[in-house]
Amino acid sequence: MSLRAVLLITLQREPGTGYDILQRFKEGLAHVWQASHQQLYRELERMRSDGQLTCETLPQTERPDRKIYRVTEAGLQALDTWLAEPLAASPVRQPLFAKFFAWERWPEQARREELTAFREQLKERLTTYAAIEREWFSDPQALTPAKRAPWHTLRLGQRLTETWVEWVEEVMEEG
Amino acid sequence: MSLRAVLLITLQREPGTGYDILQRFKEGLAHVWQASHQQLYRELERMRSDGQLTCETLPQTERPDRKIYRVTEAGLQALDTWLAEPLAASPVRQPLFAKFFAWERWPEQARREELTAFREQLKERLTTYAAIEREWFSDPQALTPAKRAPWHTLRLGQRLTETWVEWVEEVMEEG
DNA sequence: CTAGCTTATGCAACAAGTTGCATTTGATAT
DNA sequence: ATATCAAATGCAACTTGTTGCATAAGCTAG
Repeated sequence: MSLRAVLLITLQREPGTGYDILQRFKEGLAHVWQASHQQLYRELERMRSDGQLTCETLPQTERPDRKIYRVTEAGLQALDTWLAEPLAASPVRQPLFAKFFAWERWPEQARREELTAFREQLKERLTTYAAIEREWFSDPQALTPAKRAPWHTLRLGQRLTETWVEWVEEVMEEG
Repeated sequence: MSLRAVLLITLQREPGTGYDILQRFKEGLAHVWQASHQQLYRELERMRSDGQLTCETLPQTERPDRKIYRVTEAGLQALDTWLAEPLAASPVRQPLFAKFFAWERWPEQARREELTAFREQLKERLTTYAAIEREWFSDPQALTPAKRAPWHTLRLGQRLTETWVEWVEEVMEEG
């Protein structure tokens, strides 16, 4: 249901096509949720057939038609229901943990390479976060209530990533 | 593939039945990986038909038969291959982030309840971690190489959870 | 001029994970 | 006496996410 919820929120703010949403995902939503275009198109169609969205087709002569989705009353209600009910704890499933679990069969060189690459990914993520922070939250004093929540999630993302980096570096130092 | 890898590692250490593995999951493996019994039984059978495991049926008169799985050479090789190839970055998909993203439609009371419950879950997890630490890693000086890796994962789990707790408490203070 | 990117949508097959139900026997609790 | 739990396995249907492919037009770079 979480993907649906994310779609309901984005479309409730501003109606749009699957492609539009993909762009929003790429721009900044990506640190909140990630999904492929196939997932989006399929889910949007299902939501329409469930009555949570309406769809208006804008014919374009030179390009494929644009299908603009809008949230219905039923959609809003579904969103509010989801917001009201508590989330289930998400299961632990971290592939890197699995490799650590197999430590004694994990060749040292492969381990070094894996950790180095992983560290690079984390650093890149921190760079992305920093860019988002500069663009959207340059002045923390002047945060509107609407911006406070995304700011919180950004800060959490940053701190978790920093924790990961520290840990990876410690493990690498130890060999 | 990660579930397979986890199963290959556990069974390579000691052959056993699906039920056995479930127990190991409950005992301590759970902070590395979680899976339901249906997943296990199905995956074990597939791995057997793929030649990664052999299966010996121990008839029991008073209980359902026990099917003991053992890792084959092909299984070990699959494990080593998996260990050697780099992991793909895992996608961001945190349902709580989605709720934050919908901040303006998230009623304050529901938010408070959610965060309080979430905080409780985190604290419980810390308690579990502490228990594991006492039982398995009471003397960090005397860590054998074999125990060093699970100790690392445990420490990471602790630190990430602590980061989460700090963040949740900050958000709650703010209202 | 051709190769590849962007816009915009989609199908089909598969892999992974969840939910609900079913079986059989012994032990334990009320 | 009846109910429920634990041991041990499994099927079927479903949801969610991934991978690979297809279409069709315009635009840009070498």
